[in-house]
Parts: sequence; structure tokens; C-alpha cells
Amino acid sequence: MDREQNPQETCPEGRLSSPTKQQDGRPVVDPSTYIPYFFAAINNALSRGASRIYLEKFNIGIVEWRVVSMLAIEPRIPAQRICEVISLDKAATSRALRQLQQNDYLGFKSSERDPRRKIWWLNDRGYELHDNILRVALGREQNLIRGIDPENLEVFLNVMRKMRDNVVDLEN
Amino acid sequence: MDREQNPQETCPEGRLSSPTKQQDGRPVVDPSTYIPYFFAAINNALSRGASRIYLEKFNIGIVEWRVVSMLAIEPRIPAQRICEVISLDKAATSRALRQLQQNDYLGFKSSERDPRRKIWWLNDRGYELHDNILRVALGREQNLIRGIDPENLEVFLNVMRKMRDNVVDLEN
DNA sequence: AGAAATGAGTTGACAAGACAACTCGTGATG
DNA sequence: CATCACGAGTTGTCTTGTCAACTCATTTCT
Repeated sequence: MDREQNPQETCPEGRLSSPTKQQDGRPVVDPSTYIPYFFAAINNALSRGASRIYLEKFNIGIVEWRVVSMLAIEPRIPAQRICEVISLDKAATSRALRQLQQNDYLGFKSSERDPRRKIWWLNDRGYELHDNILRVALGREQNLIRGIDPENLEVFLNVMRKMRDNVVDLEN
Repeated sequence: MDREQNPQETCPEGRLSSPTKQQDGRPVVDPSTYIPYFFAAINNALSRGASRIYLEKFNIGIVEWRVVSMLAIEPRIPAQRICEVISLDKAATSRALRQLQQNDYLGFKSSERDPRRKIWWLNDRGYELHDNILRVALGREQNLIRGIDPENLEVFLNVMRKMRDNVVDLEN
């Protein structure tokens, strides 16, 4: 356990376990503690699997699903609002909306004041798609948290919220 | 706070806060609790920022950085081992190794038994690159965890480890 | 009112990452 | 020994996601 030695020296700002360990007298990343690698590993596996299933079963990509889920959360919103809430690029949102509209999952209305601006919502087919994918998505999330103590999951969620706020501040 | 009502009914398997809430009499994703959206939002922001900085400062992509970090953790390993530890596709690993080798960051030796198989390591330039990027990467991780209680961060890491094990079981 | 700045959305190009088909060498089986 | 299966790595192609340049309509400033 060479990564546990002397935490108060190796770990910045009171952090308990260090993101690095020593290798040949040099600090290197500790893959079991360095956070960005966890995010990459878990997120890539998750979205890889989701993409495969949603494309197979529903002929819908992950981006389209996220837009659909957002239109169910807040019906009658413009593209901009979708970008804001699910942290999606406006280019991706634009393409997803067009594809969903071509497949007849959406209704929309142009704003009178600004014809560029459109308000979007799910039509009946869209809601049916939403309910079907949501069932699969919740099952997948259930598998993800299997064996995790509920109290710890709450702590985890609070840390995730704080990290999301941090990255929004830092990267944008 | 409509997502807190009746947790013991709405939340499967003893989970304390539900990944869904009600909207127009229909369950929809709650973006402040549904875990895959957190992963997507945080990971995309993180790797977007990292990619931009590493390309600017070091002319190195994120995949290359991860391979470099892995060769510092375990010198003299074959491509296969890199894929295994940092959950990287063998195609991506292959391309990253070639690019790093063309830019003279690596040393290698073909196995005598099997000339397809090569053992890779960082040369002096490679280690210099590693140390420079590591400094930036740790600073970025530091910003990510700013304001998070160290005890909670430990819980978070344990949950992440469990989730990684779960996705490995489920998606592969 | 006319020019400039702003803002919504579209499009093209590219990085990250994954999958599948392929090459090529090794090792197992007849 | 011939063939067959396997395994390492390469390459082509696709999805996801991002950035930057662009269009076009609105709003602001003088």
C-alpha cells in the first residue's frame, strides 16, 4: 500500500488519500484515487452501453434521448434552455432536435416576436418513446448503484453536485 | 421540493433520493439526482478543458496523456496492459502509441518470442512531458474538489470504485 | 432611422472514443 | 507437417461532443 504513506505530506489541502503515488522516485498518477480517470472510465462505459441499447431498441442516439428527457422535464422550452440544463452544446442540440422532429416525436411553435426562436415539446409519440427509454434507463442506473449503501450514495450525490458546480465555474 | 416526497415508495431498493420526479402525472428524470447525467456533465467538462489545455501547451491529446501516465505508473508494459488499466480501447491505444513514438517520447523493445508484441516505456523526453502535464493535471483536480469535505471525498471515492466495478461487470 | 452589437440557431470540421473487420504471427490439434 | 484457432495490434468507420465560423433577426446606440 505505498499510496497510503504520509498522507498529510503527500495530499494537498487536507485531502485524505493522495491522487499520486511514488514510482522510481517520481510522483505518478494513482489510478485508484485520481478522480478524472474514474470519471472517464465510468462515463465512457455507461454512455457506450446506453448508446448501443438505445440505438438498437429505439433507433435513437444518446443525445436525442437526453433532449427527449429534457422536454419531458420542462415542456415548451427553446433549444437554449435544453443546452443550459443538460450541459449540451447548442450544435448538438440543434442536430438532435432536427432528427427528432424528422422522426415525428416533437411539436413546436415559432415565437411571434422572434421567428428564429422555437418552443419545443413532445407529442404523443414522443412521450411514448420517453416512457419506454426511461424504463430502460432507470434499470441501468439501478445496476450502476448495486451494492452501494444508500447513505453513502447520498454523500456521493452531494459531492457530485459540488463538483458539477466547480467544473461549471472552472471550464466555462 | 417535489422530488423528496415519499422516498420509501418512489425510490427503488431503499435508495434515499429518487432519480425521477413527477411532471404532468408522469415520472421524468430528475437532473439533480439522476446519476448518468452527472457523469456526462462533469466528465465532458473535464475532458473538454483538459483536451484544450494539453493540446495548446504540449501538443498532446487526452488519450496520449493517459497513455503517458500509464507508462509512468508501470514502465515496460505492452499495449494490452495499457488498455486494461485505463479502460482504453486497443485501437485508441495503438494510435496513441504510434503518435507518441513519432514525437520521440517513447522507447520500446520487441519481444523475442513474439515480434508483434512490444514493450513500451518513456524515454527522458517522455518523462519530462509526464512531469509537466502531471503538474497541470493535479492542479485541475485540486480545483475540481475545492470546497469538498475530505471525509465525504473518501466516501465518494469508495462509491466510485464500486460503480466502476459495476459497470465493468455490466457493460463488458 | 441607420449602423453596430447582440443573440439564436445552423453548419463544417475535428477530437475522443468505440466497434468490427482485418493482418499477421503463435500455438494447438489432427 | 498442415491446418485451425487464437491473440496482438492495425485500420476504417461510426457516434458523441466541441469549437468556430456563419446566417439572420432583434435590439441598442447615436
